[in-house]
Amino acid sequence: MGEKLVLIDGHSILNRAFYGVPDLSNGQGLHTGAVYGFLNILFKILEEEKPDYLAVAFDVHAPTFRHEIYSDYKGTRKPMPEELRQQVPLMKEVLRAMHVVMVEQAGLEADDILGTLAGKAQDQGMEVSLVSGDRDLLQIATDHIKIRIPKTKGGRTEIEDYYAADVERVYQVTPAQFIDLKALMGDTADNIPGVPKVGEKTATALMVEYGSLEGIYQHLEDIPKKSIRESLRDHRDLADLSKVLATIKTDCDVALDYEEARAEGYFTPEAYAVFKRLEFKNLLGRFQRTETGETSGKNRWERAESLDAFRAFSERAGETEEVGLLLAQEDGVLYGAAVCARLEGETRAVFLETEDAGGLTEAVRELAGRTRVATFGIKPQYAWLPWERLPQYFDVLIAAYLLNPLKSDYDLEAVASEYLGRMIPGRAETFGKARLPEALRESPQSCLEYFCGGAEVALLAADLLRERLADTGMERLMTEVEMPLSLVLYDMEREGVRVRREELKAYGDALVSRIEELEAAIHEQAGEPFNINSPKQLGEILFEKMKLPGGKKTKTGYSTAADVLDKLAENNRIVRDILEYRGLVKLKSTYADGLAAFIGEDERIHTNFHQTITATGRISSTEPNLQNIPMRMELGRRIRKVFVPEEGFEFMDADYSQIELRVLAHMSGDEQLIEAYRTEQDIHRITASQVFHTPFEEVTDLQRRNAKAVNFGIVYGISSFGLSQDLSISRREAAEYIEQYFSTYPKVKGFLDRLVAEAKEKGYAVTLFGRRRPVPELSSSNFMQRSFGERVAMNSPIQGTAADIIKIAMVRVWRALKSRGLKSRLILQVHDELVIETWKEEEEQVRGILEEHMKAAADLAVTLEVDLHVGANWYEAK
DNA sequence: GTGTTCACG
DNA sequence: ACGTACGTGAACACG
Repeated sequence: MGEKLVLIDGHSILNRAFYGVPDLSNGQGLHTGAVYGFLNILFKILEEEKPDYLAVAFDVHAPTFRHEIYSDYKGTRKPMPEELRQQVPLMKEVLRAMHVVMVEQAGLEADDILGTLAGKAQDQGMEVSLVSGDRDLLQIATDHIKIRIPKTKGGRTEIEDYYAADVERVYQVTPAQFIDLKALMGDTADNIPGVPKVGEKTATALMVEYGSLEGIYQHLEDIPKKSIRESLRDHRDLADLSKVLATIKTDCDVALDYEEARAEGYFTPEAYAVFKRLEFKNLLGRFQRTETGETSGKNRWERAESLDAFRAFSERAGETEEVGLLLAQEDGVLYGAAVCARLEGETRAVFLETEDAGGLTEAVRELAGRTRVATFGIKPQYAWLPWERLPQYFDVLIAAYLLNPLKSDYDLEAVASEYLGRMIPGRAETFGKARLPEALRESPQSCLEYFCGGAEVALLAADLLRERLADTGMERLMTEVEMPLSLVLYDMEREGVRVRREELKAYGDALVSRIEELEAAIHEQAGEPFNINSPKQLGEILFEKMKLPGGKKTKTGYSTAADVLDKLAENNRIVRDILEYRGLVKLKSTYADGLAAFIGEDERIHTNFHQTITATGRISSTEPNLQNIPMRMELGRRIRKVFVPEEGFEFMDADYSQIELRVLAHMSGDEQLIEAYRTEQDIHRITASQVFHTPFEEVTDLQRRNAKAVNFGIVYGISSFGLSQDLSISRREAAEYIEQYFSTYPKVKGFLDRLVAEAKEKGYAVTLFGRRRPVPELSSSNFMQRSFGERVAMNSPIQGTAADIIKIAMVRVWRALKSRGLKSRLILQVHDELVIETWKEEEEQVRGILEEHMKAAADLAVTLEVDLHVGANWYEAK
């Protein structure tokens, strides 16, 4: 076989990389993600192909819209994002430093350069691999020119390879015919107009039938479909022009200096310096390995060949101050563990993969018993960790979340990048969609690097994060609230909640007949069958066919949301039916069927509680979400009857009474509001009485409802628009209510103003316990964005403080249950509510624990009141 | 994947 | 003039 040449379509691959990898940036805020992604693809290709020569082609002007001079057609490609634009010169700098040959020539498209170089190389007997994200290149595939298209699927880079035969197999046309195909169907991104009405399907059929554009026009009259035939006839000029545009040139005046293009010697000192500046720290390892052939970098990560070897390392590690630990676990099964420690002036890590989970658990427990442990995502790892060592644990995931809850879903690589400036292969990159056992089998080396790297990142980031937490006043929040809470949540998930499968099934079945009845009635009234679940179709039926007043609301069409339909319900039976139908379908699909899918063999549902998701500090729940089980409507509420305690137990449900308003009373220091809570009467009625200057006993239902809405509005970050929307009143009236509210509780107004002002000044909102939420919207020049920022600045401290309080209560309640050795267990949290599956004989003790710890979780100017109920199911306990 | 709708606090 | 109440997650339709 001849020599091998790799050609790379520079802009195309950089573009792919930009959209394929997370937006990384170095310490100076320089965006580097696309460059990093490009290099990863490059190295992957080099390792796979081991070519003799390499060159990268660029268009001269970046970004060049291909065929821009014809852009009066339909070319509507989005402009290049600034973050990507900045990386083009950076990319070239990196390649120059690596002594990679770049080919660019004024007046030539990168495609044409690539086509020409590939053709010439083939003529000289070489094998060519052409790497591009652009399928246009497929037209130059031959038996010796392979087109390689990298795809990032699930974070993993996979490369599709096309020789000429592959093009035929996939597209049913030869590479040469591919040009005609493209000319027919056009390509918006490339400003190739194509023939109107001809899309991929039609174009392929035509090409298969007639073989070429020429052939199609020779047999124009044979084409059966009239519209296609006429469009082809009318747009011959477009077709011909498109063909010219779609054709990649292979005869340009450009040549490659093969001596310069030799695929070797990339790891130059200059490149080292650039990589360092860009903080591509894990790529630096390649330099040492490749250039010096020495053991370094990753060789500090080793596979432990036996449990004994792992033990031996752990023993030494256990003598240091802190270790990084990352358990390789999935779905409650332990497959291995990585330990990282500072030894002899460097960080070293070992990874053990084993089937002896018991032995490994013992070794891990031993290690955890001896020193502090930093890890990432500790919650699922508690299954193998000694709980009593909790104070020695530090979860960098939780710390990173506290430091910036907006980037909620942190992963290991994001933490590595942000806090250590280190690029590591991510979870998705390492495992793809594979389950852990498969990944361990199929790419053992990547797994070793992932887990050792993870343990190392945890260890190294922990110090930095601790420091940041101390600087930001969140140390206690971390050690006294969030870390203990992670164990509580683990335990709650493990316990789960019992659900009666048959009853749930019966509930769902009972809905079906009514749903079918309504469906038939709705179709009957509409005069035609349609998909009631499709807002699009429903909107057309209601507002076009039936001409109901409503008008547009959403960006995609008519709004059919409940508040819109409510207004029409009175006069239209179909609307009433639709609303009822919607409600029932929701109950059936989300709750009846949805929950059933999560009932385990133990008859229980084990939800996932997430601690690092919300912007305000609340917990969230998924798979399934047990924090939004119906409550407000009776029919839905009945679902709660299927949530039951185990035999001998009962449910005890404790919820805070208006915790957010009490937090507001405390934080604002408003005497009127505080006094209102001292009387322990209906707060909305008191508010109505004071705001509307009406004796308490004479407050009307309407007044109370309005006052309640205002109270909610205050907590949400009041706006006259929002309130008017909620109460269906004019904005003017809403503004009056607000004004009256503020004159009744003057300090509340001052407090909210202060929250906004402080958030503007500091850039973040803060709770009573020091939890922060950045509010970047406050500095927006956009009115909408800024207003949103102001509401967030008002709401976050209130919602967040309430979240802090219940978290504190959870930790204390859980500890009390455990320390007293009770069988009763905390199983659910719904923002202001805790559910304890209570051993009946422990009822009074549990009641005492809940009342004591929930009320005492925070010392506010008003008391924290708790409503407590006991029942044989969740319905009864609420 | 995005948008709409709706369940909860 | 702008045009939304705060915080979530799941199901479904549709491109």
